[in-house]
Amino acid sequence: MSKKLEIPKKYRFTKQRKAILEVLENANIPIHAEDIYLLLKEKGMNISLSTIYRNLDMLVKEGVVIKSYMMNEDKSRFSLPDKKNYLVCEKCGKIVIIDNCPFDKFKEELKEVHKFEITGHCIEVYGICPDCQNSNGH
Amino acid sequence: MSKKLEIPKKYRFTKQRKAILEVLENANIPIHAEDIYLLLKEKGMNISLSTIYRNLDMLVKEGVVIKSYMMNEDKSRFSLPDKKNYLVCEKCGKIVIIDNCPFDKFKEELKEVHKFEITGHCIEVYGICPDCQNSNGH
DNA sequence: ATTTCAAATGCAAATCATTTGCAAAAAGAA
DNA sequence: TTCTTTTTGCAAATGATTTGCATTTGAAAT
Repeated sequence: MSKKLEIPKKYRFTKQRKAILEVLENANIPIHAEDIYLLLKEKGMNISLSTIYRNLDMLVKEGVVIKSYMMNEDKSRFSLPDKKNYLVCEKCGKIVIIDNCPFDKFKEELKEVHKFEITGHCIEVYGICPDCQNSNGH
Repeated sequence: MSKKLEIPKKYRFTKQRKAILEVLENANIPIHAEDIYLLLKEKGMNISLSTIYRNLDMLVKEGVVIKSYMMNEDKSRFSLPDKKNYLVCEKCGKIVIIDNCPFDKFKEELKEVHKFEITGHCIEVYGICPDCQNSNGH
């Protein structure tokens, strides 16, 4: 039903790759390349930003990882596919993952109307989170 | 029901601003800042890229224009809100606008579940367009 | 219509995320 | 272990976007 969350067999299994995937598995929201870098550095790992970017590119190309952008942000975020749909609070920036995305009916309709063979999607929803709704006016 | 597609009253009405909005009105898909620049230059207008970026930023902040990113692209796109949901062909890059976005029921559900006050959304769907489905294997 | 002044522009230089070249290191097959 | 190829780290390059600043331009007030 869903893609394997593994390094595709045609690539070598390096400790950097493994570490990057682990970080993504533990993240509960889409994160920046640099977040991964800092986290791994903190853990004492020797890894370079370019390695992270190169691996993320590869993983995105292979469909293992999803790349997304947030409004008003100039850098990309990466996540495993189950975290690709999210709500963003416009005030505090909080991100909440939308799971059980009820997008599939919509997908059928799109297929009908546009004759596209749908392969993937990304939904980003903006709003004000409960906390920010209360703390009015700051 | 929807936002006005105008330069907000608190800003001055300059010919550059007007021209940028016109380009966006005529575009039928989300376009790059540089597309706007080239189009206006072609028309003989004297305008600079930074003016375009500055105005787009302002228009995005004011909700008049939508900024979006496409997978596998390193630059942002801009469109009027009615063109913010689209289908992208993974083979040829063709973009098809999804209008009458049936997202509203979904929105209600999100409101219920996450208590967010929803203010906007952006949907990007990937697939293979009819043409590319036929022309197999290139 | 002219004056006035803050807002907007153009240009060039600066930023900063991301990419790339290349020599050295490491995976995995033989 | 040896060999071949991929992957890495580092430093430099790239390219979209931003910014500083002197100049121009709206539009409000005269």
